[in-house]
Amino acid sequence: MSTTHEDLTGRARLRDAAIECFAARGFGESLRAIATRAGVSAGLVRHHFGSKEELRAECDATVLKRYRVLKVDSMNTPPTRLFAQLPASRDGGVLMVYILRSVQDGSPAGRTFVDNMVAEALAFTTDAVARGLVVPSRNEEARARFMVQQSIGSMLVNLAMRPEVRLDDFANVMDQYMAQAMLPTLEVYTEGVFADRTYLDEYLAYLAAKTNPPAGLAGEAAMS
Amino acid sequence: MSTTHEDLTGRARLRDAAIECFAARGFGESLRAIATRAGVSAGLVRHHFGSKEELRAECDATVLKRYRVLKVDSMNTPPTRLFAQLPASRDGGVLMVYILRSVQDGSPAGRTFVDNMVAEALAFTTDAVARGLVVPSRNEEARARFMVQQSIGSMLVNLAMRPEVRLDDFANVMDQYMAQAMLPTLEVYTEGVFADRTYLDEYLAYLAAKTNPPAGLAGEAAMS
DNA sequence: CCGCGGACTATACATGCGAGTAGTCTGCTG
DNA sequence: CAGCAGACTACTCGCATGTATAGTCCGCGG
Repeated sequence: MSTTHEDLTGRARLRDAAIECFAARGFGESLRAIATRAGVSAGLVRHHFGSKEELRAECDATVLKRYRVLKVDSMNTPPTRLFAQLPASRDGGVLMVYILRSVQDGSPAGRTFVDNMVAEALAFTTDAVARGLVVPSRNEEARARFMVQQSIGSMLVNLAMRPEVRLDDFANVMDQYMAQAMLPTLEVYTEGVFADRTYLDEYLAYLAAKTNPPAGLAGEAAMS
Repeated sequence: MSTTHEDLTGRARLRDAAIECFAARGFGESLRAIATRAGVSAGLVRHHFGSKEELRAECDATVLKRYRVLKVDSMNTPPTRLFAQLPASRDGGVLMVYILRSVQDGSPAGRTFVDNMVAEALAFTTDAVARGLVVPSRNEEARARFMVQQSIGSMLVNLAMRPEVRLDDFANVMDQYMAQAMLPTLEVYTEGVFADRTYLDEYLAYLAAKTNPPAGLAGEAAMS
């Protein structure tokens, strides 16, 4: 939905063109390229936004807003699958890639996106744990953050590996990713990877020894 | 080891300075900054390497070589822990961050690094599966690739989230990451996330239905 | 002592960028 | 019709970067 029309005001056209350019080619894309894509001149950016930075800020805000809308939509309509509802459509794909680029870029906006997702994931998992659907963790917040970092990160790496993301196939790219990531994800998440608990128990013992140093042992003097 | 000395030939000094600059600030770092860090002038880059591209190619090759050395070292000496041997030292940290930046950058070198790690991971896991240490997968290659993408990716996201990586604390950054990622990693890998097999079995059924279309069902016409 | 060659510097391009300025076109309002 | 305001364009400026050129310094073999 939203913006298939071409009869938008110049400001909105410029913003949407910038979102697609940023998603497709990264935030290094020049104002001239963005303006060309929007069918206007480069100087107009300044007229409407003042600077490239402000343009991007508006793009960030718009993407976050639309992401939230898509999120609640996908939460309401089909509660079938756990992941992958987001990038189903083309619009969702653009949003997802834009978010990935923000994270890749290391910008504050990227942090905002990630923090948002972590909060959502934490709420989701704590609820799912309470309902017995998900195994509890010794540190729910750390697990939620880690899993979000893994999810975003694996998509990011996958995206970065492709020689060039065609401007149009955002949805296609995400679909391909899902096709090759879904099976391993589900395997690891339901069956685990290690056949026994040795590594985990050893690490837990290590942690316990570090926080509760047993009397009679010296030498652990990593000051921090 | 390797390069704490300052009495290296100009070419090597320049290369090592470039590796550190690229790792610390990304590949956009200017030749002048690199030259300044190496204590020489910018024109010398051209004299020794011809272009920035060739400088970077040499950095890529050097990093890959040193990474392999560190890898086999850590494989031989302490077979205690499974992960995290790599970025123990400062040198390892620089290498790791350089590799992360290469992946982030989307360069062919990044692909090389990842493919390398995937091959290593695949060899490792198949062996571990044979020895009963790791749960088998329905597609070992896909799982290995996915797990590498997740590992690299989560580090990448974590790195990108930090406001600025100090030039010196490469090892510190990696240590911090390990401290916060180790517990969730081990939990997920040994205990899984989902409490039951529903999602996995549903997806497997979906896959089976897609590859072996049961007669008498139409409507699945997603051509690709 | 000569002088030759390579490491190295200083400086000058050429390019692409964001930012800034001035001016044109268009539509609405009185 | 007058004229004003805002959307929009064409052009210029300053800056940073990679690249290229000319020249300097120094050690080593004759």
